[in-house]
Amino acid sequence: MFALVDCNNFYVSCERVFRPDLNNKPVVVLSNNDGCIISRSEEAKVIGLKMAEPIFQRTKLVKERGVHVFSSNYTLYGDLSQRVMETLKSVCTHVEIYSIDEAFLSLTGVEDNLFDWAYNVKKYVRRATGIPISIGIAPTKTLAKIANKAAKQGNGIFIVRNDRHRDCMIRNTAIEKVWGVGRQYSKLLLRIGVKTAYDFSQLQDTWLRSKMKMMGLRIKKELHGESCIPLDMIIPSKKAIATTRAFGKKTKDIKLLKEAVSTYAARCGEKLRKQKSVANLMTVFIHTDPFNSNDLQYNKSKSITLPVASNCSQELIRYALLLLDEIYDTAYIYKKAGVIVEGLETQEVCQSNLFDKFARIRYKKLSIIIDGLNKNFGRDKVKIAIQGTGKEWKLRQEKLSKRYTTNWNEILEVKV
DNA sequence: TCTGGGGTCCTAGGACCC
DNA sequence: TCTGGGGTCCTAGGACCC
Repeated sequence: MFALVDCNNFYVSCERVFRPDLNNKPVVVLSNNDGCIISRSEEAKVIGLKMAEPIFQRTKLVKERGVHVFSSNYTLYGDLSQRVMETLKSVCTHVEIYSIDEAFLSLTGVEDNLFDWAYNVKKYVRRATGIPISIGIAPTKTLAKIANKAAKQGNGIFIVRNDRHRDCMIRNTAIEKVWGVGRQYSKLLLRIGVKTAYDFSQLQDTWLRSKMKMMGLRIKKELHGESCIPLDMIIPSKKAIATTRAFGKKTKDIKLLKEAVSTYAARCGEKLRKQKSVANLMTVFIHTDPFNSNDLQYNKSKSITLPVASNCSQELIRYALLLLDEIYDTAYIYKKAGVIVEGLETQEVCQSNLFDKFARIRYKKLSIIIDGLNKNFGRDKVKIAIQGTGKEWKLRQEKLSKRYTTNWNEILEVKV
């Protein structure tokens, strides 16, 4: 049996750990730049705030109902996520961390008392981390996902014990709620009258193979209770790394674009070094504000294969600026830029180049020192000059909570 | 005024190899 | 007059996930 553990309204729950006064009140967390709603408390759902809704469209409701609004604080969420996962690992040896707020557990060995087990885990995670979770248990991952949704509608635990349970559950599951069936496939399936997970499980293999390929067949099997997606406990290193942001303020200024793009390139370098990878390919893109129909629209990207795979910030910045120069056009006002590195390989096996003039060894040492300083004294304490000191393009984060668990200066204060 | 960010996997088709 | 067969690798695009 698999269990899917999912943190309830995770980002909101993280904020509430340190603001218990917000329990039972409507709370939302916004995306970067304070743009859209990406996490909602139950109270916020009830008053009609929708997922992914731009907050500025709901300012009236937010004010009237006293909704508490937070900018996203990924430092805090990442740390609390780690605590939840560690807690789960302490009660189960087979844990696959699936996302920041979800984990699959393999339950071989706890078959007899599933409900008691789940009840205790739920209670324990809450006590150890402050985060409420829901647990769905079923013979396959796809069914455990659905069971988890069912759990959220009830008391937080749902177990698929037999075929009758499973049948009943998938008959009551809308097709678009099935893991692996997204918007495009839902549209197609609804068109041919497939409304529920059960309808899907009755489709012909030949049809599934032609329209949804292997994915479709796998989902069908999993819905029938035949496990096709094993638990994967190894965290694979990333195959691509991206740093992309919408700017707090739109800009035409090449100087500001250079600051932003070089900062994103440096960030990619940090991420690469952290997982001990080097990148072979780099892409830079810039684009205008797609929501403003008055602006002339422009959307351009360019890639380069690096002469030698690298994770050195200075070198990545150099190529990023080269690419930026090629795609920058003075005629437009830019809203967003990004740097993506791909073709990653481990830094140990990196192929060198006979004609490489870059002082790779020296820069490697320098990177280690810079990373160390920034870790101890705060991000970007030491950076490359071109990254600039301005704030013009930086994120808007007006409702940011403190980094209670990772920064001594922001630790929770208790007045007695 | 204001609309996120970061990933994965699969497949088809073209380039290329012997 | 007549011009094969069997592969691999890479990339772009489209689907999906949180």
